[in-house]
Amino acid sequence: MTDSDPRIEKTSSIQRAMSILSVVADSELPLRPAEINRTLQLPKPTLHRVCQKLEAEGLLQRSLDGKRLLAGPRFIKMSIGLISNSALRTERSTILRRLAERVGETCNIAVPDGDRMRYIDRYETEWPLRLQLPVGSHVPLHCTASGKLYLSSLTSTQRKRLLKKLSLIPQTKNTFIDPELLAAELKAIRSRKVSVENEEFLYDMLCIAVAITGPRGKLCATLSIHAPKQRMSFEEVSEHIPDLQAAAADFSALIASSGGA
Amino acid sequence: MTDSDPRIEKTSSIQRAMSILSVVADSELPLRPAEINRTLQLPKPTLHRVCQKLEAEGLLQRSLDGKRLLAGPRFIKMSIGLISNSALRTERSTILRRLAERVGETCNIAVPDGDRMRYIDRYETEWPLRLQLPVGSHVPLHCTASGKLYLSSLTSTQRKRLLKKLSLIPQTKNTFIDPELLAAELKAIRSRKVSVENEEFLYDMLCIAVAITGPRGKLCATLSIHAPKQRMSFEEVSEHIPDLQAAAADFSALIASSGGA
DNA sequence: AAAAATAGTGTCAAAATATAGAACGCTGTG
DNA sequence: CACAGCGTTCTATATTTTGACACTATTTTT
Repeated sequence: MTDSDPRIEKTSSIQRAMSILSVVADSELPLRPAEINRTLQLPKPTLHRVCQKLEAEGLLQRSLDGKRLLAGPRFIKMSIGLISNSALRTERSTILRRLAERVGETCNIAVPDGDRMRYIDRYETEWPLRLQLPVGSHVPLHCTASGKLYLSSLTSTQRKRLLKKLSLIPQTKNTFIDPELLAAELKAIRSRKVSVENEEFLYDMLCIAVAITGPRGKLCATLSIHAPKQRMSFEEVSEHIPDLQAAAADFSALIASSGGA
Repeated sequence: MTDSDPRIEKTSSIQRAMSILSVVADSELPLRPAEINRTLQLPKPTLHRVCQKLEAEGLLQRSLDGKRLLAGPRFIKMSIGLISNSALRTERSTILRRLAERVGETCNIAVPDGDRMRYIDRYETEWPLRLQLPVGSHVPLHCTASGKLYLSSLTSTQRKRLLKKLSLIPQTKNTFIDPELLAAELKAIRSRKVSVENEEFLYDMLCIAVAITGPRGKLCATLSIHAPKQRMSFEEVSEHIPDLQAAAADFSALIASSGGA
């Protein structure tokens, strides 16, 4: 949050709008206009005027009590689009490809998107038997390595509330459908920092996932290896955990260097 | 007085800046300014000026050849921050969506805004016949389930003062235009905790609403189901009251735990 | 390689919008 | 119940934004 721009403090409406959006994006909680202004120190009427404009544009929206502001649908849409397509993309693909080649199986990057995970990038192996999940598709949280990893990264309040809303639909015999067992699994994932999926989403499919972290060490994406059970045993997949973690660290560094710090 | 928002897209510099950012975020490849303008159709000097500003702000950056534009560090940073903090933001839409899916009809959240109610969020069903009330639009207090619920939640002094200002314009044959009948209706709503609207605002439209409460149990928003009479009878809608109340309780918990959502 | 088409830059005066001071009313809090 | 902080409204000022026009540079076509 070192926004010490020694540049000319030229007053531009775009600049003001952007600084407000930045503050909102950086906050974990919805903010009152006055709270936003704590760091910006704009004149009160100015602040409110700009916020109203942003709200009218769908970039911000009001919280339920009508008093706080949070990111609006358009802002969220832009962000997801950006993460999927951004300049990080080429470097990301390189890291991803190297990992996939070393491991010999399909590797994926996914981001949380509402109450599901969304695949934003993938490198596929040449094996004839592959996963049929195109980039852009969504998978549930409760029965995938990535989704469980995301759930395990939340605060306990957030997790409880989100879990309450999820329907734990059984996809296979191994799917966690008992909330308590799932909670225990998430706890284990949290302490182990590695998420494992053992035919919980699709039969014959194994998956392990680790976190790609952004500012403050928060999970902002997941990196995972998928493999059919016929080709790789559980132990064989597990041998690649260090590779996976190394690649995830590379991604985290990439994010930090391109603006995520 | 259905604030039908007849205003056309006003030219605002913020809006222009945002549409440029949207185009860049949606593109997989860096774009030339002229390519951005293909969809936006702005005057040339304007386009370049805004792009320069965005570049100076770190929201866009030039590609290596200096000719194309791509997302800048600050834009990326904002997006990553947003994804990392997305947990709360998505809970609200998740709860709303699940309710709407279970009920099978459009569900809305509205907040009191002066002498009207204002829709701040909605999840629409896929039915061809829908309510044409966009998010952000206003509806009167005296002839809508949400509005009556709000009125019923006020102290008698507040209510009297507000009612005096309202003109009880008849929208349909069922609209309460007699102050005494309305007062009785409000009393009934207060004791029942559920507000019902039976073609009082629009013909063929049914609606039920319950309260989302903030600190000290005060109403701070309403949650409602809207349905055309042709699709759902009064009894069928009423069957969903428990679902509605459960979801409203979730929202209230969300407010309590997160400072607003 | 030359010509034609398209893209980008600079200037400028008019228009419109943003600006921020002061004062006011509301709300929630102690 | 009074106080402090927040949000709102009003207004005069001036600053930024705007886009036509003309010109240069670059890319594409022939």
